Parts: sequence; structure tokens; C-alpha cells
Amino acid sequence: MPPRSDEFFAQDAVSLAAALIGCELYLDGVGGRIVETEAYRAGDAASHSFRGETLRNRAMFGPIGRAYVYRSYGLHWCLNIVCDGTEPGSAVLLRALEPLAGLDAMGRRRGLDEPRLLCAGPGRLTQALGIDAGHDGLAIDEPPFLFRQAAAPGPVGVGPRIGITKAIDEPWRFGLAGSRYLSRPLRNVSG
DNA sequence: TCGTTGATATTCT
DNA sequence: GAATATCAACGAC
Repeated sequence: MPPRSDEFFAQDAVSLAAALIGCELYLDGVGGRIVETEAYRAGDAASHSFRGETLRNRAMFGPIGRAYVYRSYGLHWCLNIVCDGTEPGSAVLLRALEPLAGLDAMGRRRGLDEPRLLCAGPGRLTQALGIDAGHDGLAIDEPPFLFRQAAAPGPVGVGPRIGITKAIDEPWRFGLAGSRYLSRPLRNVSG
């Protein structure tokens, strides 16, 4: 029996990041299987929450199970799920999906046909699903989102996080081992 | 296949 | 003014 979703998102960011691999996420019926995530803990020097609450990261300090959407490098949107009820400021970044539904809509938004490139990266994922600032703070398991927990754990690989300069040695990037839809390949496999 | 670079919001120094 | 949880286009090999 899978845990209720409020308990599921109450996990520590690192364990939730691993548990999210194989779960499914859709927005207005467009989405697929989560194949790549990164954990950002409260007190983590690489996390946006590290220096306290600002207008941008406000959602990270709000209720768990909500979306934290921010603009990256001035042009891309990135989607996180706020988690860990014990201390505010934790979230899991969704880095890649395996597209399962709404491939045509994704292709239109991305200007591409190649399924492998539709959602392989945090900026690509949000563009394919049509996620922007309007989704910041919305519950990830209520309409227009649809969230389904993984039926069974898959082979989860681990690696260092990408694109950061602080706490770079923490192996807090997780992915579905062997998936073609990762933004970049993984190394070690466990589970 | 690889490295470089442009686009440019938000925060920090 | 500099850095950043990125992506795609481009030129050199």
C-alpha cells in the first residue's frame, strides 16, 4: 500500500528524490514518468532556500506537496516539489520525464519531434508541459496536475548534481538506470 | 564530438 | 557588477 501523498511529500528531500523515480506527473493530461531528479535540502548551500526566504523562493517555505517554479538563467522555468515537513526550505528539482501522454502538444511547444529531447532537462521539461510562474505554489497532486506514485521501485542510479558550484560532491541526483530520457547519463546503480 | 557563446531574471556583493 | 539548479546555435577539429 503506497503512503498517502501528504506523508509521501513529508520525506527528506534526498529520500523523496529517489522515491520520485518511476512516479508519473501530468499537467492537463500532458506528461509522463519521472526519470531524473535532484534533492535540495534545507541548510544545503546549493539550495535557493539557503539564504532565507525571498519573493522568488517563497513557495519553498510554504506547504509541502506544492510546486516551486522559478526562472533559471533569465529564460527557462524549472519545476520543484516542496517537501520535508520537519524544516522549511526543502525541495526536489524535476530534471527529466519519459513522455507518455500529450506528445503532440509537447512537440508543438518544443518545436521538435524527437521524443528523447522533449523533456530531457529541467528547462525542456517545463517548456514541454507548459509550466510557468502561474503554476508556482499549486498542489502537485491536484488539478491541473495529476500525480501518480510509482507502482514498484525501479533500478535507481545516483550521481552528482548538475550546474551548481556549491556542495558539488553530494550525490543527490537520481535517475532511472538505463533510461534513454535522462538529461545526462548516470553512474552507480542501486535498488 | 567538442568547446564557446548568447539570451537575460533574480539575487547577492 | 557578478553569479546562476539552462538550452541551443555555431564553428573548429
